[in-house]
Amino acid sequence: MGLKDSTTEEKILEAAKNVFMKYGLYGARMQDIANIAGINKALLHYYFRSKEKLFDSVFEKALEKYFDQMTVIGDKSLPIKDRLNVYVDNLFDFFREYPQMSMFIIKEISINPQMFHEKVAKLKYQKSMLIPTLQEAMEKGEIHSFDPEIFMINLHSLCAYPFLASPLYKAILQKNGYNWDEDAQNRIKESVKEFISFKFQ
Amino acid sequence: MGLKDSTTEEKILEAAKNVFMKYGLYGARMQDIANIAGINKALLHYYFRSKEKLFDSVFEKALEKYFDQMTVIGDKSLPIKDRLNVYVDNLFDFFREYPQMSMFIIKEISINPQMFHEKVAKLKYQKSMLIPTLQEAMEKGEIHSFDPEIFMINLHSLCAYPFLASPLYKAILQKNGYNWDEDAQNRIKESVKEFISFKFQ
DNA sequence: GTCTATACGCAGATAGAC
DNA sequence: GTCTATCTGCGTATAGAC
Repeated sequence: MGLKDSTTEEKILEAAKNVFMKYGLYGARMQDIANIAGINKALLHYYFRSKEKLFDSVFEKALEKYFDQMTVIGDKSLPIKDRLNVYVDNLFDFFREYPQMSMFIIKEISINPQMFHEKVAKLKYQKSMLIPTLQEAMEKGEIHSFDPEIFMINLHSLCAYPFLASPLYKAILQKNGYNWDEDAQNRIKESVKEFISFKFQ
Repeated sequence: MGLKDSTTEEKILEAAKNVFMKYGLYGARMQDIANIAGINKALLHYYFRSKEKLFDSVFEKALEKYFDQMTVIGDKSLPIKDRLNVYVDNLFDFFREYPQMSMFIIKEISINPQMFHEKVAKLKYQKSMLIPTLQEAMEKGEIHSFDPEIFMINLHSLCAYPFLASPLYKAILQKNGYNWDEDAQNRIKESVKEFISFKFQ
């Protein structure tokens, strides 16, 4: 991971990301983060003051990336189907780095919706125009008509869940002679694109 | 929920299920569980000895239900496509009661695979024959050929994720004039069955 | 900036009365 | 079986030397 050439702050953020992704906010231990970062526990507080603030830093950085890769949806120079395929590519790249991100967002909203909306508001946040974009294309008769909310839910399910469940699939796939590697992820990605084609046919 | 007519043990298990489902093992507080069950904290320990053991009781009960609803896959009196549709019905019923169950299984496997396999071994566990069943049907030419592992992952994604993300969808759907109610869940279920039809066409 | 040693509080667990 | 009061330990957070 090239941790050796990073600054202490970067090392901490990288270690914290991995520990939080594996154990969640409450399950994560500051001691583990310090060990993995190769520094002392007290230094975590020197840099980030508290566990919550450290989590927030990881979370906000991820949230920013998450919204960044979403902007392609609004790019009107491409046909809607192409935009969706690029969006899926982006989502897969994102989840490779932050496999548990959806759960963090979900928990955050579930436990403290106010806080979450404040964090989102801080970003140069461009609202995902997926649903209105689909509706518009349907009205123009460019695509076959279907329920855009359900489609959005299906699409997110297909992209997010395999990464959430990766510890499980690592085990299952290995028993069947496969690995949870980039190749497996790409085969899943192709199946998602196949699903998009099916809905757009 | 009819908590009033239940025994103390049932009240505890019901409360514990909800709190664990919302906050996870580490995020859950024994005090919260006691409050919701309408009893004292000490009584939790009287009945279940420790937090971990209480969690295990909830978890094992759920695991049993989870495997129960899976047996239909092996029921050779039905065509494979019908079996899958019943399986999806069962899965949706299960996730309505235990929306976060997949994450518990996943975390358990991720953190302590040994323990998980022991728990499964205790059940009158019938291995999901989904993949071999599909392979057999393909070899016989009953269904069109596709990758059964990827299909299984897609199917689980489509069923499990909407419940994991339900706090999120509650918020999103409400903004668009819908609710996260049984009707919404049924529309998602229909879309999953549509996906099955698509793969089996 | 980084460390060791230590304080502090919270949540799980226990003792013991009723 | 159920309660109140109390203990204990762990994990976050701080003080202070270097």
